[in-house]
Amino acid sequence: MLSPRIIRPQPRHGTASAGSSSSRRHMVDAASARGGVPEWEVGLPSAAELTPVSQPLIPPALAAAFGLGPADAFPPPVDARFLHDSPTSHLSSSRFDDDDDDEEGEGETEDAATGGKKARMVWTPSLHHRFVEAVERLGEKGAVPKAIVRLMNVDGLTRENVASHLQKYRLYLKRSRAHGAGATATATQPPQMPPPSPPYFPRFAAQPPRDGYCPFVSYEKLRCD
DNA sequence: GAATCAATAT
DNA sequence: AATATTGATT
Repeated sequence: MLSPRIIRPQPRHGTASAGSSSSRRHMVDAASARGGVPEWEVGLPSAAELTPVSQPLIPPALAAAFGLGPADAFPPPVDARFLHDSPTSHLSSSRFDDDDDDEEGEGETEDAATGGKKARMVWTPSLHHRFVEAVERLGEKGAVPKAIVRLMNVDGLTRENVASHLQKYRLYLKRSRAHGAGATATATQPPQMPPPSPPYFPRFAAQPPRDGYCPFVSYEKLRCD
């Protein structure tokens, strides 16, 4: 229960806990400086804010219950906390940094004390990348939240987190497909010209990775260079 | 009861 | 817009 934000086992560096609470604007620099970059993360685009997911906690017990083990799993186990990306420029003040609004007043456990607020999940490109790989790996049928969470194997990631993201992701896929990638579906095109070419989405069958291999990054904004 | 999905709320 | 929460369904 204790151990607010960072409980990561034994990172190679000690990316430190980047004071997700009190540190307001220098946390970016700190994290950036450390550069604790997981292998599968190298070569990421230079966009996105560095906003580690500061989930209150997901006890190892729970994780274990879910089967989060060394058994299967993607690359290295990940701590969502520092799934950062390159700060586009400099601090962009994430959210959980300070005077957000704290109206509790009693149930506050250690998290609050340390500054652990409700912390919304932030799908950094890295995380999203993992997500996509998991989804593609599982296939259209198997890509359900529970399985995805399992495969992704990131520390504080919950099934709900994934479910929500997955919903969005599916909408995106559908929309992309509807725009002329589907091949045989140019029928139901209402009015309107569909100029916004969808950023190209790999369908559930894994596309031949091109050079830089950048499946894509975010729904609308971020993208790889 | 748990998990998924769609709808809805923040 | 992005993520969370809820509700109906399986």
